[in-house]
Amino acid sequence: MGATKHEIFHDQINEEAAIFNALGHPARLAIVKTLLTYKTCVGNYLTHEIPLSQPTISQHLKVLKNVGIIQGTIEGKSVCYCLNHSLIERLRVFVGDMLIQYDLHQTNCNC
Amino acid sequence: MGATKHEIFHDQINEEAAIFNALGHPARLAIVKTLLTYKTCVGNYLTHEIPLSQPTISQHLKVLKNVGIIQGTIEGKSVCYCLNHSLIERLRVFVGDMLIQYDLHQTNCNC
DNA sequence: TTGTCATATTGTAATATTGCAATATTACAA
DNA sequence: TTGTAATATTGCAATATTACAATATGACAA
Repeated sequence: MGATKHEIFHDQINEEAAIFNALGHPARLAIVKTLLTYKTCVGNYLTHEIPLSQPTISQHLKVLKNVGIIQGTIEGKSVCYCLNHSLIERLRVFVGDMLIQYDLHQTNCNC
Repeated sequence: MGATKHEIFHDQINEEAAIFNALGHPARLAIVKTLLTYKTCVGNYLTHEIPLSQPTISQHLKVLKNVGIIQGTIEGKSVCYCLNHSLIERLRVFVGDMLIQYDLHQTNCNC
């Protein structure tokens, strides 16, 4: 006990949950929103934009990278981050399917 | 240190992160998917469908309820759960906005 | 080289999460 | 009433997460 029992769930649901989980921290969501606004962004900008220490920001960037939401390119002394196209596409499809499925039974929900 | 510093973020981003966070566990995502498939669902069904103990399922249902993703209606000895319309709508808007903003700068990303 | 800037890593303390056994609680049926 | 079924709550152990100081690494500039 204590840790999530990933082994009892399908790989797909574990992966989807990991994506939502990565977006489920305000600092990481702030990073994603910054990348949505500015398209690309160097790590140091985030360190000055978000009032958390540099190691903490670095750690959050790692989480986002690990699930594939962002990618980083080394540019001299800096790392330039941007959103990962295929991951965004996957989120689009997942939420899209979810909403279609939801709409299908909106006529007679009795809760 | 140790706990998330919610106070340094806007309420909105904290709330959105809380929603993603609630979806960020395979058991909770499985519950949401079950509700998408069957529209409504009694708690006991989930307890037999997902191989986790009854208290654990109950706790996950509480997390989903707290952020407003699901709602439960008492029906005799059971509780009938369904997805919360306004929350789903909020997720639709958020992801929609996100994707629109993302599409706007897809022509010249150089990462 | 040496210094400095941007980033990553490591170690660690504080806190949160996950999961379950045991135990309520509540509603109904016999 | 008594029993039982469905759910919630409590307490606790195991584990994960968050944040940061200290330190390492790598790139560039003087």
